[in-house]
Amino acid sequence: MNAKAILQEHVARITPLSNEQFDYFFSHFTPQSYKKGETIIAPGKAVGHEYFVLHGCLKSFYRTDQGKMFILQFAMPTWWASDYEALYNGTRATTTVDCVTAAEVLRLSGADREKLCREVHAVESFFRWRTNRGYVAAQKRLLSFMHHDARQRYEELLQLYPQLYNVVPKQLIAAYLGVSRETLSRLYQP
Amino acid sequence: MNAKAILQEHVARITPLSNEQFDYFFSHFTPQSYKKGETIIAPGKAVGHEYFVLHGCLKSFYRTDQGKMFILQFAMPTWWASDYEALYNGTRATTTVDCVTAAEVLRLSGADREKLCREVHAVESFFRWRTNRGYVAAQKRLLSFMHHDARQRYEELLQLYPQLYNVVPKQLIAAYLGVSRETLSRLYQP
DNA sequence: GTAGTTTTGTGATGTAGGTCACAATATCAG
DNA sequence: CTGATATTGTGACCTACATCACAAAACTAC
Repeated sequence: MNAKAILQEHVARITPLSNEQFDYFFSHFTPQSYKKGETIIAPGKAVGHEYFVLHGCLKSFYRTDQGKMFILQFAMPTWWASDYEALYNGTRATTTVDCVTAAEVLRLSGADREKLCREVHAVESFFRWRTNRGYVAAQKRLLSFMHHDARQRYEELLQLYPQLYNVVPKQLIAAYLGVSRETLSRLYQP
Repeated sequence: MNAKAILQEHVARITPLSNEQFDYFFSHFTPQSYKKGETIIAPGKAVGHEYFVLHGCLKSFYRTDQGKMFILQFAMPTWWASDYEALYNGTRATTTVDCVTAAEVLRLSGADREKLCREVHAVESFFRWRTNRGYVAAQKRLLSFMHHDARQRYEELLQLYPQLYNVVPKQLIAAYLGVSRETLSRLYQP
């Protein structure tokens, strides 16, 4: 399935767009390819775009001064990623987005997203829905952090991203769970 | 300042609505008063509305089987609260929303919100913006949970809700921070 | 006011998970 | 295939925070 069809199916699941509307919508996206390990958004830099994943896997994360990494999200195909705080507020990135595996994405600029939202009501509706899902997911994860221990969060992660287990280094799983890699290593066989 | 003026100022800060548009928007809200401790949304029940706080303070929280409480949000004046997962998906509430203090709110039904979003493009734009802020805030709190200890989170909370300290029992502060009340008590004077 | 309930402080003790160190594997480039 | 690099497993020890228990305040309702 090609890029256009993947995006179209993703959008149509939420908001019906006419073919003309979708063509117009799609014309604002730019395809990009990245190699494994490439950085798409770097902390301290301006953030102009968000990214819709077609193939591969991205991660967005925060790195502390001591070099510790905390993963906010893995972005699998049909997921979106960016530093949304920076993108919306026009501030510099505080997080990094890079490639866990080689990836193909569609890039949309923040300015074009706002323009599309203004011009096409259904597009704004789509983005409202999408952000909403993200909000609810973030709250659930927050709750999980508050009342589940590392092992429970690990099991939730496998539910949420079943494909992930074989694809990404365990270090990254640990960074998503918010535990040390040593602790994660001890979780799966006592 | 009356209810209408408070809401109007809040909305105008994000999205300019004409007076006619705002009157129409406002006509879908119902004022409600609650006493301290009253429950607005209860787990297991259907959720039909969201709530805009005019005066007082609400909290939304999750309670575990063991009776532990974890606070997702304190809702101060001009904040919104509901069980958004339930409201959007039409499922039963998994969280509780109740009153930390006596409160006055404006109530909007989920159905009316969707109707307004369909009818008035600027309203949809407002709600997209609002959810976005919530999403970014939830991600920041998530990060804070991952790499800050209890004392640091406590200091962040005082930044975010300076008024809160004198208004709500410390137990609730602890439930927001995700620590036991004993630990919180030991934090502020080592 | 006084009695009852709720909220807070403080000590003693237990535990999940962090940190450091080093060995055992994978993975990758040439 | 071979050395170099990155990733994992495992032990020893440490620390932040939970839990339990009980005392001291602080609100509430008569």
